[in-house]
Amino acid sequence: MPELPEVETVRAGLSRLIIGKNIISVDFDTPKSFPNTQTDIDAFLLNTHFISARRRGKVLMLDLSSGYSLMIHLKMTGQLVYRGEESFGAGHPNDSLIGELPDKSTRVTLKFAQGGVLFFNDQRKFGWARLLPTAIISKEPFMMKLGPEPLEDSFTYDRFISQLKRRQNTTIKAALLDQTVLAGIGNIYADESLFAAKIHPQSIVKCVPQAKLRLLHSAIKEILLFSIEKGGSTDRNYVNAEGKRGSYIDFAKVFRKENMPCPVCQHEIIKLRVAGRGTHVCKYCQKLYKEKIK
DNA sequence: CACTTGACCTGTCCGC
DNA sequence: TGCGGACAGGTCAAGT
Repeated sequence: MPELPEVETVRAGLSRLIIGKNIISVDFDTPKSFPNTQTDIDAFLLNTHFISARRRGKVLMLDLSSGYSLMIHLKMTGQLVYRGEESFGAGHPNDSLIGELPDKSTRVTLKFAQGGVLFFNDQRKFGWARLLPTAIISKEPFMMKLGPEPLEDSFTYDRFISQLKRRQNTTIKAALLDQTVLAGIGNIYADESLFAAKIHPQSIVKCVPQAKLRLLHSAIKEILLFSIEKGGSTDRNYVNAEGKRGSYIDFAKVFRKENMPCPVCQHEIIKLRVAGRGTHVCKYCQKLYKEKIK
């Protein structure tokens, strides 16, 4: 599940690997993964090159010299993997999680004049890549609704509180997963942040004490930064632009740790369903706030 | 409007 | 061993 740290890791990798490369061909299997017309592809993608790789929340924006951009959402199982001289292919000692490409999950293939190939793989076909004018990306309905970037300085504690104002009666986990509250948090970092702040995921937003929300605000920043340092989390499918895993999951305290001892108090970590997601919690460390205090 | 649930997909795992 | 069903969880549409 690519969340902010995973998408940021892919962005950084692509920034090193594909900028300046000329696109000579594009192949795709289903319009669901790449809905543009051949006319647009011919006019704005072929014989252009990438000039920058940006990210907003979980969305990647690969800007082209044509004034258009490839906007990409990896959703749950999407991968963007570059193969070429600069990266290690299958069989290299620094082995990739995935094998020869293309494979049956390959949805889009971009070939470069310089010899490399960029693969967009997506087992479950939830993700998409879309060509659109760079200038209107920020006006896309999806982008307009996104909340603040948690790692920007402008994401202060006060901003966090004001974003939560709209979601007072829901669970704190549902609020963190809401991309209009905050952009980029998914299931892994929601569980890990709530554990760090000692808040039970089923706590109702308006009942959580300010001191705990302060802890949560700083935990989100720290955990996302730490995960980026580790190249993100490879839980199932995620790989970076070179096809390699991220190692944050080795440092996770509760995510996928059900039936194991809490690293703080040794009580068993349990798995619940909150906001429709598998949710990992230590009931002894994480306090449940369901009554409004004071 | 706030909030919850189901649909979209496919691969994997678990129990019979 | 094969097979049905539950599960994985980002986002949107449709429901209350």
